Formats: sequence, structure tokens, C-alpha cells
Amino acid sequence: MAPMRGERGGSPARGARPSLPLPRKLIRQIARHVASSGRSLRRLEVSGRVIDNFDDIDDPSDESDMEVPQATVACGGNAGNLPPAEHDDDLTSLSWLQDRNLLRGINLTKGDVEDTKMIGSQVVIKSEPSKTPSPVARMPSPPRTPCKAPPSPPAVAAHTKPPYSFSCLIFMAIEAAPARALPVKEIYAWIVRHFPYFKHAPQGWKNSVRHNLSLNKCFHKVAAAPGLGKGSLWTVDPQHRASLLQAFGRQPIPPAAPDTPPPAKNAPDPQLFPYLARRLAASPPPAPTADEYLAAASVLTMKYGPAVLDQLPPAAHLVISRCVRDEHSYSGGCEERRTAEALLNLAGVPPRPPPPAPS
DNA sequence: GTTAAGCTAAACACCG
DNA sequence: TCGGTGTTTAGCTTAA
Repeated sequence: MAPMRGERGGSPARGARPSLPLPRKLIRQIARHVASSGRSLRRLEVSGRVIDNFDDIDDPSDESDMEVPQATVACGGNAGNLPPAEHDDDLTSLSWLQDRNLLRGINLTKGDVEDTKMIGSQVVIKSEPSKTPSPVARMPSPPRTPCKAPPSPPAVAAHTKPPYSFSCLIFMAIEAAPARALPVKEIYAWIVRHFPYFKHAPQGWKNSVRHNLSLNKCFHKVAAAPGLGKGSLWTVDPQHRASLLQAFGRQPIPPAAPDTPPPAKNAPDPQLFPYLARRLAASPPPAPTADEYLAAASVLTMKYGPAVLDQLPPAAHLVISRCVRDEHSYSGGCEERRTAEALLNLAGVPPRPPPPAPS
């Protein structure tokens, strides 16, 4: 029988481990990710540095995270009334980030893997029996010139429902607005602009947006601006901002990577589960968009404080800094950047200075 | 098994 | 009258 959640398990030696630069839960999530391909995590490296060896971290019944000294997690940068990271039990979002390769560069090494191959910044874990790269562990490399080639794949995203709830979409739209307030029509437009899926989605999604605005206490209607015509302006209630930010951490896990199709026997019957079937049918998943990178940075920061960003590999820093540098290539500022700034500011992350220009 | 959250659909009223 | 907006209700699925 598996131990109850919170029960201590595993070897006693774990308690004597050195401080981990990443929360143990995050490492466990990575271990599960590796385990999903039939492997087990034996060693973890971050940015080329061996963090720890552990033989039992892939035990799915082990839910303890008491070994993580909070001091190493540095939550002091949480903005405003954000809840402390230790209150958040849910790392679903992090599995999403891993699935989306947003934690690329974290070097996973399996004990019985004899070689970890680096191709550029792409990490390939070689499987001993088959000598073929693990489809799960194979991480695509980030753009070589991330500042020039932001990963915005509208052609793919057009067919993929974004992994955000409507409240998150509305939140992002409003936060991206200069006045932090938008009429419903502009919220529609922002969503369509950033998630082309909705361009051809059934009309019901607009109803869902309005339903969300009306029902969700996080959104408030304010007096209509003169000349606005029908409708009101909608804003985010500052008191509920933290809960909306937390909602980013509860996003559903998107479909598996294109080269790891789920077993057909697990495919939901579209007749019985139309919603789930539609969600899962939206594969292959698109490459992460700039907004997803930003959401990833924000989620990580919200959970563990800004210091966690310094524990991520340089590739992640590139991803984050890219959006700041993009500021210089846009005239007047794009909504993506505003979204980025809003999210990162809310998460307490100061903008990273652009790297020095090559001489 | 229960509960909460979220999605979808539908109906209705209000307003420009 | 029409279409957009806002509200409410109900049923469903999923995750905790």
C-alpha cells in the first residue's frame, strides 16, 4: 500500500542531502516525467552541475518535500499578497512547463544511461537498451537567435486550444491593456490575436468569456468609457489578482510531445467525453509561444521566488531576457511585451538587462 | 465518493 | 427590429 500523502518514505540518507537548488517537488516532477518513459531518475544536473544522486526520488508514492530547506527557495521576492510558495501543493503547472520544454537545459541523467549527448543546447538522454533517444527526454533546442526569432507558431496554434482557462485568458488580455481595462470586444480581439485557435473556434467561446466575466469575482465591471458604445470596461480586481496568478499554476497538461503519442487505448471516446477528446485531439502541440515562456517564468517565480530563475540554465535566462530585448525592436511596445512585463512585475521579477552586444 | 473549478450551452433581459 | 452585452441556470468533465 502506498504511503499516504505527506508520509515519509525512502531512505534515511535523503535527510542528510545537501540543499537542492531546485525544490524537491520540482525534481520529483522531473523524475516522474522521466519515469513516464520507463526510466528512472538517478542523477540530476542543472547547468552542468551535478545537483544530487538519488535512487528513490522516482518513487511515485513519495510525496515528501521536507528535505527542501526553504531558505534555498528564496520566496522573498513574491510580489504583494502572493501566497508563499510552500502553500502551493500543486506542481501540475511545472509538469506542463516540462512538457512544453520550458525547463529546457535542465540536464537529466539516468544512472544506467552511459551518455548524455549535448547537441547545441539540446539534451538527449541515450537509452541503454535501445540506444535511441528518449522521446520524452529529447528536448528541442531553443532558437539560435532567440531575440530575432521568437517562437510564435500561429499556423500550429491555430489548431490548438491554448492550455489556459478562460479566466487566465481574460486576465492576460486585461493586464496587457495599457489602462488595465478592456471592453468585452477588445478581450475577444486580444484572445483571437494571441490564440488564433479562437478565430475558427465555435462561437460558444465568446459566451464563455462573458460568462466568466460575469461569474468570476476576479473581474469587475467599471463605468463605460465615453464613446465606447455598448458594453462596459472590465478590470481585474486587485484583491483577486493573486488567485488569478495562481490559476496559471493549475493549467491542464497539454498533450504529450508529438513523438510520444498516447496509447490509443487511453484515447477518450469523443461521444462520451467530447470536451476531453477535443482537447487531446489538438496535437501535435505547438512550440512554446512567447506568452507561454512568460507564463512559465511567472509560474516559477510565483512558486519559488525570483531566485529560482537564477537556478535555471542559461537557456531559460535567454528566454526571459529575450522579451525584454524585444522591447528595442518594437516601436511603441507590443502587447506580448506588456503581458510579459505585467506578469513578471506581478511575480516580482525585475527586467533583465540585455546581454552586451557582440563587439 | 465528494467537492470545487472550469467549460459549454441555452435562455433571457437590457440597451444602443 | 436587430445585434451585442450581461446575467443566470444547468449539465458535464476533470482534478484534488
